[in-house]
Amino acid sequence: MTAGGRLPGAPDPEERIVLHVDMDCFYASCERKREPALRGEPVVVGMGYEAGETVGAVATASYEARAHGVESAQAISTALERLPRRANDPDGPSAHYRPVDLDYYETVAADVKVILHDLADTVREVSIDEAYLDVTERTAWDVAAGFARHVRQRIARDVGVPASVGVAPDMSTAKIASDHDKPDGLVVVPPDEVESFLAPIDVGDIHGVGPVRARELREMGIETAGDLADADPYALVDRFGERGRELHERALGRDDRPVEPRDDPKSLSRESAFDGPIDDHERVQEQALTLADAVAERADRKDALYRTIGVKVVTPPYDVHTRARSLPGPVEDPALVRDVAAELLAEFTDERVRKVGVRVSNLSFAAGEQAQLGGFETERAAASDVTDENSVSHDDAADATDGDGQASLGDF
DNA sequence: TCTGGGGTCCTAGGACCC
DNA sequence: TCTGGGGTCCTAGGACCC
Repeated sequence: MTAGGRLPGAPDPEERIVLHVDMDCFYASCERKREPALRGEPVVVGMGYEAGETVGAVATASYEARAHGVESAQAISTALERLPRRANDPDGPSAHYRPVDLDYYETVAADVKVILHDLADTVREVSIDEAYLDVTERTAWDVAAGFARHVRQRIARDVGVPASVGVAPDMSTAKIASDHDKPDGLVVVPPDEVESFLAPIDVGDIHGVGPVRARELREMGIETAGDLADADPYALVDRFGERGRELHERALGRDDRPVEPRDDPKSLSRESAFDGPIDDHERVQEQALTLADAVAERADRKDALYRTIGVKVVTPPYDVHTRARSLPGPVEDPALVRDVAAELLAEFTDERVRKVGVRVSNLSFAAGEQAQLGGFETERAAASDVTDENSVSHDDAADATDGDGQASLGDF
C-alpha cells in the first residue's frame, strides 16, 4: 500500500502534480477580513487574555506581530509583555488582540474549500487552514506555476484571505514547498528538481520531525534532508522504528500517499487547564463532568457512537496520564460518559492536577445503522436495570468459584 | 519554551484465542 | 503439561501536527 505503483489504477507517482495550500496566519487573516482596519497591523488571536483569565495561549499571530517575538502556542502573558494591547499604548509597539472565534473562521474556511474542490480532482483537507490537492489532470508541469498563482488569486479575490502554495510530485515535498516562502509564497518543485530542492532543507522542517527527533537526528550528524537521504536506512529504522523508514523516504522525495479525503474522526475530546496545579479533587471532578457533557454533545451532533471512554490528567511538572475503558458495544450515552470519566479519575484523587480531559474513541458512524443501533442501545438501556443486574449476578456466580471481586464487572 | 486545545499515528506489553 | 507460532484487542505512553 505504501510502496510505489502497486495500487491498481493509481497514476504513476512520478506523474502526479500535488498542490499544498496553506492559509497564512489564518485566524488573524479572518479577523482582518471581518475588520479591514486591522490590515497591516500586528494582530494576535488567542484565548486567555480577557480580564480574569490567566491561562491561555496565542493561537495565531500576524507576521507583523511575529516580528516582535510573538509566536504560536506562546503564553498570552509573554505575548502581552512583548507586544502590549493597542489600546493601552498607542505610541509604542503594540498589537490588536482578538479572541478565537472558530465558528466564524469555519465559515471562511468553507468558502475557501469550495474553491479548492472546484480546482482539483481530489482534495485532502488536513485542518481548517490547510489542504492538499491532486491537480494532475488540471495542469502540467510547465504551467504549474500559473495554475498555483490562479489558486491563490481566486482565494484572495473571492474570499479575501492570503494563502501560500507549494507544488511538487508528492504530498511531503509540496508541504515543504508551501512553507518555504511563507507568507504569500508560491514554490514549484518539478520532479527533476525534488532532490536539489530537498537537500538543503533543515531536518526540523520535515513533516514528522519535531523537537525530539530533530535532536536525535542531529546527534547522528544528520542536519539536512540531504543528510537524511544519504543516511543508512537500517540505522534510522533502528532508532526510530517505522517512522525512521518513512522519514528516509520523505527525504528522498518518495511519498506515494495518494491525495484522498480524510476518514471520519477517530476520537473526540475536550480538555481544559486549571489556573495552575490544583489540589481540590472535587473541582477536578466537576470540571471533568462539564467536559464529559461537552464531549457527549459533540458526539451527538456528529452522529457518532463511541465504544471507549477515557480521561487525561496532566500532573506537574507536565506528566500526561491517560486512562480508558472500553464498553461491550458502541453507545451514545452522556450519563455513561460522566460516570466512566468520574471512575477513571478516582485514581488521581491525591494528585495535584493542572489539566484534565475527557475523550471518546472507537467511534462508529454507520449512518444507516445508527438509528437502529441507537434504538437498540436505548432499549437495552431501558431494560438494563433488570438485564444487567442479572448478567452481573451470573458473572459473579461464575467468578465466585475462584473468589474474584465483582467491582469491575458491576460497571456494566 | 515552564507550556492551550483538539487531533493523529506508532509502539509495547499483556490477555486471550486457535 | 512447561510450552510453538500467529493473530487480535486493549491500555498507556510518546511524538508530532495545526
